[in-house]
Amino acid sequence: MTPSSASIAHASNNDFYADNEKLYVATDCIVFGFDGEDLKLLIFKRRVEPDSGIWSLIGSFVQLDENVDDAARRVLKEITGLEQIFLEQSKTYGKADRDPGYRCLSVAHYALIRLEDYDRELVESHGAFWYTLKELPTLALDHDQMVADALDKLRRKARQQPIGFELLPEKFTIPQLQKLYEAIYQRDLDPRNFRKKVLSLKVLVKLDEKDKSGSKRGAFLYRFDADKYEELLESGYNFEI
Amino acid sequence: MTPSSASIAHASNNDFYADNEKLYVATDCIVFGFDGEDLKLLIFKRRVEPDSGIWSLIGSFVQLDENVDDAARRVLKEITGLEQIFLEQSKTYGKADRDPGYRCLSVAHYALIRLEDYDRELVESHGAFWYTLKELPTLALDHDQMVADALDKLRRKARQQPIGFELLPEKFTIPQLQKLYEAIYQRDLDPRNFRKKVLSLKVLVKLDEKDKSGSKRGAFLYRFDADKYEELLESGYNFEI
DNA sequence: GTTTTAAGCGTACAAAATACGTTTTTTTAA
DNA sequence: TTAAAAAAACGTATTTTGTACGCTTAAAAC
Repeated sequence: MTPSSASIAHASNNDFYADNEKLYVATDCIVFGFDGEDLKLLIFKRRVEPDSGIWSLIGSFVQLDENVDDAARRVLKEITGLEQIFLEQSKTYGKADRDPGYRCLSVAHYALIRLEDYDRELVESHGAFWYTLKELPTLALDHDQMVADALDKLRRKARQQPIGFELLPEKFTIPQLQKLYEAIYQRDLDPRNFRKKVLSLKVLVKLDEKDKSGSKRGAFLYRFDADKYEELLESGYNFEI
Repeated sequence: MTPSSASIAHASNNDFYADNEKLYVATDCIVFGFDGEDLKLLIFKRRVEPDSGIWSLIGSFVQLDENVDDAARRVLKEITGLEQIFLEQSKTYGKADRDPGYRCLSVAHYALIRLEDYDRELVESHGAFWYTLKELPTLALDHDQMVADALDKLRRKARQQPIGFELLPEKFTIPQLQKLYEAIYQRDLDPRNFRKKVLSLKVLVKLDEKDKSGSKRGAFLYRFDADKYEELLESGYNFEI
């Protein structure tokens, strides 16, 4: 074992792993979607032995030459076919006994995707399915905890950044946006106050079209103005919703 | 390589590391202190080759049979002599090239300690020193980024949880507490409004003693009531400061 | 005893969150 | 054809919270 320049980062550099031991690093993804009513999670059921039939999050080992966040993106692309989606590190799970098979640590990430965008065939071919939070079965290992933690992160994030648009189609109505925030926060919101609040952020562009799927009268469609958002963000604007 | 029950957690289980390759896992600690005026950070300067003279955060490799957070606690005890201090995971740094020597990923943690509590001899013997944020030298690897991220976490955390008490002595005055929050938020606060706000949280117990070090008149000492805090927390109280 | 300084208390104003009434548009059914 | 129903869209009142700032008080220093 040759000490490199990197070893200065550590108080003691005599605790390298023995050559016959290994510590694995994986990443697991908590993938959120929204169907207009409920928040959904993408999980998969293993179809071959061992552990056939057990539900778990999608994930993979991190390759030796791969950035950890790239590993998460790779998994997402592999299962959903999607690239360039919202992905953020959630938390690292590092209990020595978290995986009964061998020492493996997992860097969890959460992702937000549009339910109409993903590759249905690809998802099915991996044995993956969308579940609402309420119907979610018990997951393998510490994955239930990962989901709980990611939900908490999502809620905090949604409160301070207009993140909801990542889960909706390009065009959406204000009542649809409200339903999403109600699903995230798990509580009802007043439609009049929600509209007032969200329009006051000045990042929505009203379109000339209406969506009639939700009501008799129909509601105007809006789109999120990313440029306007960046602009306001730089001027120290507060985006609490 | 024997696939264990754990491999169900992953979409593909054919990407184990080759037997001659290794991915190391370390933890680095961002240790905050408060001297009454400024936030301080504990960093250490390597005194032996290679890389003698380079400043970095304190850290260590994670042992194979050790929980990641226990590794962070071990480091803290090793350098400061302290146990049972506030420690929270910050973020994991996993870029493949973050350490030029070998593939090493670091799970950063931040800690809050009372400056009068730590073991001075032990700290010195490890070549560690307290630096104010403004005077902080450039650190090794991605440690500057770790500090910036941890500071951001600390600020957010302090806003929603009465965390400041971890950095102050058991007994403290309200002006002292204000100085701390001014150091954390990097902005001046109005003493009258700060007092009003902090007393409205109902988690401070006024003592019969005064501290005269800060002013001629002296200020009453308070202590944090952890039981009261837990109680109010459970009843859904909001602790924004 | 007068001055100085920060602690401590109080009040006025502004901004944000919340509650809730009213009108409008369109579909469905009488 | 008209009335009822339902949700969208707009508006206003009230409450809560945040911010600005004046005044008094206690104790040391001169």
